[in-house]
Amino acid sequence: MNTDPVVFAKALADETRQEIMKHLCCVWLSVNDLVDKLGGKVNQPTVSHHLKKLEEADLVLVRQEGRHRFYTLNQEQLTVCCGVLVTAFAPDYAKQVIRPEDIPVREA
Amino acid sequence: MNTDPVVFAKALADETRQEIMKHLCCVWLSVNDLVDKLGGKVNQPTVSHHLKKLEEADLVLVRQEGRHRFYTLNQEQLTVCCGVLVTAFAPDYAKQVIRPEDIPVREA
DNA sequence: GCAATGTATCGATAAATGTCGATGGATTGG
DNA sequence: CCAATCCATCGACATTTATCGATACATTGC
Repeated sequence: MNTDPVVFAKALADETRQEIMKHLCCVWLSVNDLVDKLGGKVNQPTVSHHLKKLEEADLVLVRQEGRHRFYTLNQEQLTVCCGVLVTAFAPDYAKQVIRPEDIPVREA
Repeated sequence: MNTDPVVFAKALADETRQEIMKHLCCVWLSVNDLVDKLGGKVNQPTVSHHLKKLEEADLVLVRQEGRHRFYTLNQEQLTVCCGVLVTAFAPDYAKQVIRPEDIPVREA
């Protein structure tokens, strides 16, 4: 589980890749499903390229099934990496973000 | 205040820029101070270039003072952007992270 | 087996980006 | 004023990266 902020940020630093992430949020999709969802914006080798980048950053989970290869977004990894970012670069806010049990009950 | 996840991620997607952010965390530094802190890794025009990128992403606060220009990291912006990321890409975890609008304003 | 399908990889290309030296504008100290 | 200082910008260059078509490698259905 790589949580290096540079690796994390580089994985997110592309519009097409973020679109792919959006489509992979909460569902498993095959590569061709993704190509279809992107509606001709890019084609299959490009999608595979982006999926590889996301996989290297542990931002997707992969499941092979026959000749299909299904991907889904790794929400936990993304959350952890954001926590690392805030801890590293926003120490004044970190306590309030990464400690759910410390969130005070809000008055009405 | 730009919180576009692509702009945010691109601003973070460079090792030198993250080093600069580290040095600007909780302290105001002039450009030449930063160049010194980076110990010859890069020189002044490059630092200015990175600061511009960070400024465009609202990740630094700027204060002009005579011929000096001081920068510091905008921790709140970084925290908000991380919140946007988690909300967009980790909805299953977002509830457990404090919402950006609930972040208390810091006392001076 | 064999054709078809799904996907990764390769090589090429173009676009984006990081870096530098040189320069110019603005401000200050003497 | 004038030289020095601080810093942004410019032009050039190198590196990285996104994209594509072609292809290769599995797997499956027939």
